[in-house]
Amino acid sequence: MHDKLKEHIEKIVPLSDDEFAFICTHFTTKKFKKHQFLIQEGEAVKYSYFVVSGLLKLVHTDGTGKQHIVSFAMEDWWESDYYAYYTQTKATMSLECIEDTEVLCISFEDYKKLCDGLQKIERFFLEKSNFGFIGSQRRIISWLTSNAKDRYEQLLKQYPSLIQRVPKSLLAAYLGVSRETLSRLSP
Amino acid sequence: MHDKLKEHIEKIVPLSDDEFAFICTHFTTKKFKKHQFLIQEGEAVKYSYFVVSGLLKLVHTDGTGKQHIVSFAMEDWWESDYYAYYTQTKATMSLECIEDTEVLCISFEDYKKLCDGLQKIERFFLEKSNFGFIGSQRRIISWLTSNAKDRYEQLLKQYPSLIQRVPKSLLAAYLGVSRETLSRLSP
DNA sequence: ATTACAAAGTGAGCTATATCACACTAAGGA
DNA sequence: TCCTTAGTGTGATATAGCTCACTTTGTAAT
Repeated sequence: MHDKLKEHIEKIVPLSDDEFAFICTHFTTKKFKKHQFLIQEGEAVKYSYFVVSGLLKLVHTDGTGKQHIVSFAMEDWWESDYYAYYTQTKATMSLECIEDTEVLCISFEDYKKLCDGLQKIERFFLEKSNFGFIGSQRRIISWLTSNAKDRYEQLLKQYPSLIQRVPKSLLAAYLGVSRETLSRLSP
Repeated sequence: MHDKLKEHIEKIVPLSDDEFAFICTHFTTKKFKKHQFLIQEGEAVKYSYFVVSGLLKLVHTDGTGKQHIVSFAMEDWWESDYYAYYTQTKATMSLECIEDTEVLCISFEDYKKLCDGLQKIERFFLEKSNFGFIGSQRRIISWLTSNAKDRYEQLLKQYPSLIQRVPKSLLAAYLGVSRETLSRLSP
């Protein structure tokens, strides 16, 4: 199970066996069933999660109770309510399983210890964060420049597997469109 | 001029005089007039910029020639076309002065050398990147949950100084609303 | 088989926002 | 001083997308 993590990190920084063993001591393994919550709005955010298998949705619920999908997280993705995680405050988003999911968990304490203990991993996290930021910026540009149909097509092109795995109503909640409108876009 | 940078970094990591001197060797100073370009779409992105004074806009131009503001950058902000910078490819956005602006410039080469030579600064960049990511995610949530008027009010609340400094047509291009619609929202 | 529920499609009417056209004001340059 | 231009406001009309209500389909459980 940790093998996936090793492979994932080594795409960015090479690791000796000792280094990887050290990294592993900071993570714990958990399994969740579809519909279970890893993070609930209003509660403390203990962990950042590395998805080994399965699929998650990061959800923000607005004043009227409507759910908006801030992000999906599939295999090899890192996910959490990062504001709450880094500042150790209460979650403003929930993280919920769309499929049965296996994750590796790292607490904020362990994250800091890990960065202090192994510079390479800090480099790794920096690179992840940089490209995470770029990804979000891309999504903003997609919003600024495109209508619902084009954004839908961009999403399908970027993550073709997603449409097999999640109902369209969730894609709509990610795209910021009503499910009815999305349903009318397809042709 | 570098003092601003020192103050800025020390909000996150403390620095000895030697360390700061080392950091400074990686930056160069530049001044630009209103309307000048720091980055032009289609050209190479040499630098990441730290804004000492002034105001910039990061702009993406769509297929129809319409300009969309991906981000503003004011004092103490870092800005660049980061995808092009990190991957050393051509810019897909331009960076242009809204006011006369002084910046500190760091090339990608120097950025890497600096991170290799001083672990502290890598920690600093990691923290900046993390919160940059969180900021973008916030903007996405704002899009998903709010209409034009609410997004405008959120923007004014978050950056009250902005409305004094930039024409409303630019705020509209940032919010993803037509300037006419923005003009009708105010009361 | 039968029921129950989640997902998807569709029609009708409504609303927020876009677009186009024009008018007004303020500021800077000739 | 006059002229030009950037910024802003506003009316009229068009449209993308929303909402509500209903139907259809697929799928899992009894």
